[in-house]
Amino acid sequence: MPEDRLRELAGPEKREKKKEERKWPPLDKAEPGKVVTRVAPEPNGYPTIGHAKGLLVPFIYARLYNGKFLLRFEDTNPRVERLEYFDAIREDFSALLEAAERELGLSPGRWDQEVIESYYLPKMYELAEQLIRQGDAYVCTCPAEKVRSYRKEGKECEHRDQPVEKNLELWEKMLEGEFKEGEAHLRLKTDMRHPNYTMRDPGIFRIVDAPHPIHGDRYRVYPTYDFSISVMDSLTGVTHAFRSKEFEPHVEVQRTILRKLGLREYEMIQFGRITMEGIPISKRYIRPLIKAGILDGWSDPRVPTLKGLFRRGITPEALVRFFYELGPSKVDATINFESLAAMNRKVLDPVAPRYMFVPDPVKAVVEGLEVLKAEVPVHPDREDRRVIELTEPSVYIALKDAKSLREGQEVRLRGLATVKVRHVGPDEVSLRVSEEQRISGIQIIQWAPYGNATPVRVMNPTSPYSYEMLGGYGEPAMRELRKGDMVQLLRIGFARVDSEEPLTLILSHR
RNA sequence: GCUCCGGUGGUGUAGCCCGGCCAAGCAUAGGGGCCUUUCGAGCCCCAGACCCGGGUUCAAAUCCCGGCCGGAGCACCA
Repeated sequence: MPEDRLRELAGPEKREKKKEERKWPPLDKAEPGKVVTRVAPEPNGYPTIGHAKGLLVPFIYARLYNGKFLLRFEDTNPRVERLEYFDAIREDFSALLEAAERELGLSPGRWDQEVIESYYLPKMYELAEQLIRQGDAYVCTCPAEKVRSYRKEGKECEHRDQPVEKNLELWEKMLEGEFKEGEAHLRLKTDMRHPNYTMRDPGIFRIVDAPHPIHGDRYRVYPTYDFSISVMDSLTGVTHAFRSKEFEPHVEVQRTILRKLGLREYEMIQFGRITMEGIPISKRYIRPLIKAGILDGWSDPRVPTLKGLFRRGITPEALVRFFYELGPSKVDATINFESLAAMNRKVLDPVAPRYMFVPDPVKAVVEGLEVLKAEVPVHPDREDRRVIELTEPSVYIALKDAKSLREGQEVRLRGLATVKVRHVGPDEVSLRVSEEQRISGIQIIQWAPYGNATPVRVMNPTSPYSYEMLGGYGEPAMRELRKGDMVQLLRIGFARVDSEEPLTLILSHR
């Protein structure tokens, strides 16, 4: 981390800052070395591109300020949480943070500490009891609809003025399992006529009758979001808590909880949400598509989960650059895939080896070939070359190219020869090596050696609901490709190897 | 209905808090050119925008008022 940037960010004269830095404005009340931020995902599904912002914004600030960054699992609704999601989050977040270290020099590229909220449950029960004893919380046994309508009308229910002893007794019963789910909850006593709805005696603990992925049925009373987030942030030393802006109305509730408990307060900062152009991003939309078998699980390359994007060949580096340039802005951002693809191209272009892949292959016989061998550069910026052996003087070319050829036209078979078109038949093309080999400005097309080519399939995701599968041949060296390799298929686009047997690539973008 | 955010080139956005350095930045898509025995890539260039109406001011994308349009939130989920 360059020292001068840190100084600029921390400095008070923000107007002197350069445009580049403006996207990451200094944090209020932030002292270098003392900032603690966190990301707090609920392990209720696979992280999506939306989570990337929630991860990167606090991470970038933590590193810019030489502070600490925490990963906290908000596992307080066991009904929807699963162990596999904890792991998916760890995996995908790691990939992103490691990339942030490589791309932006924000080091170390990992979280400094992991916190699992459910381990704090006993502590949270203590705090709940404290609130009850102070007369700031009461157990309400009204049915949900009644609570809703009273809240709307600004009416107080009969439980609100129960004596402390009664509340303590009911609270014990909640903990001991004498109430069923939905029969009782603990509410904060604030003001039932408060203009901010979320402030009208919000529920802070409720019963969830489902096994917890870590603790099984050890607990059945869980805190709600407002209680857990404020208490946890305070307890774990967070100085600047980021969340997406739909939580703005909750700031007041959370501050109230902290004040009543006498816990340390901290900065709460909201940022805009991420959506993706034309692609359903929310789990609500994706889940049915998976169930219906339209999508191949949460890592389907058409799904904007991090796993899906990675599988499609969108690199963590590109995502990091993208979000770094997007900044911590409060406005909702719509990502268009083209921009992300452009970012990815910048990452891949300098490193991805080039290969020739021929979709819809057509045989082309080449007359006059003297050497049954071609040499092609692995990458235009590199010296190393790859030799392609031909078993006979014939190659495959793409049907689309074959159709565009006219008799007498000259084209270049990349790395092999410049040829003149003699005849284009329905299933065979006849070519002849030209007299003049160096002709500038002619079309260069890719090919694969007939009889020695590698069968390759390329999946091209076209929408969240569909894809096209291109079948064809690649040059022999493609046999050596391994799952996860990124390549550029000449004149087609960048692609990632998805499986080796059969060799299948997923097209990332052109 | 209530509350809170927004409306900037074709698209996605920066700038707005703290008015002048903004005849508005970036990216993407578009047009043109260059390179070429890699490429549908890259490089260079071009064109293109402050929702509307009032007000304040020497000066408004930026502040104020009104309108129109769009989004989000209003759980015993997070």
